[in-house]
Amino acid sequence: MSAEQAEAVAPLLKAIADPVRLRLMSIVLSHEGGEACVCDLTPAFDLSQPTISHHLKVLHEAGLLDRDKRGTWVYYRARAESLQAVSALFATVGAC
Amino acid sequence: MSAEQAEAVAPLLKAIADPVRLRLMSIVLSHEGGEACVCDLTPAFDLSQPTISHHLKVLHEAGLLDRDKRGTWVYYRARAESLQAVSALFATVGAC
DNA sequence: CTTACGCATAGATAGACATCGATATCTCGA
DNA sequence: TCGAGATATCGATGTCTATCTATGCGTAAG
Repeated sequence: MSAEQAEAVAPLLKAIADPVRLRLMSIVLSHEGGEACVCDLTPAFDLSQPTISHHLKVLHEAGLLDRDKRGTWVYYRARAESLQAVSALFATVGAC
Repeated sequence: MSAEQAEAVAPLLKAIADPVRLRLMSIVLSHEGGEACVCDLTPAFDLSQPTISHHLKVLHEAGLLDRDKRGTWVYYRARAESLQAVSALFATVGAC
């Protein structure tokens, strides 16, 4: 793996290398329609709404979640390409 | 994914969510015999030897690398179980 | 025994991060 | 237009992290 590849993938891993963000991704992925609004996510945690919003921003900026504001609510959806980029890493290890 | 699962996997991801540690894992995995000593790893980076030693310690404590001191040299080897635990995450997403 | 080498640890510093409360923004309904 | 609810942003604070230099510790060679 080249240094450039490592620099490119590390931010993706860093974004999900957090229990809260890992569960956020999990909830969004398993949610009906593959998307969830913040109001679906916040109650799942013992954290303040700004904190959840912050974590969602991190995931969004890493390219792992897409945002879609519809009326009052903001919906988040997993971005498949980014997830594949990460999983491709481990595929080469032969673990899959 | 449960909160407990997330808390368990996040440290593994955190350990490899760094360009240097990602490349360290990569070099160890692709090295002859599946293992490499610190003297093989340090020259690949523009970092001091203590810094590399620190990153190796992080990977070791996360359970991703095994240590084996043989004489003057210390050899590191990837621990397959830990890598599988991580890759199993992405397998459920269907990306593999 | 002493020197050189490979690696780890210790201590310091600068930057990044998680979290919170307060507040701003936007949208809908009355 | 006004108020309420949903979400984001801001500013502050405590904690963690990456990196360095200096040093310690074990092992091999002379």
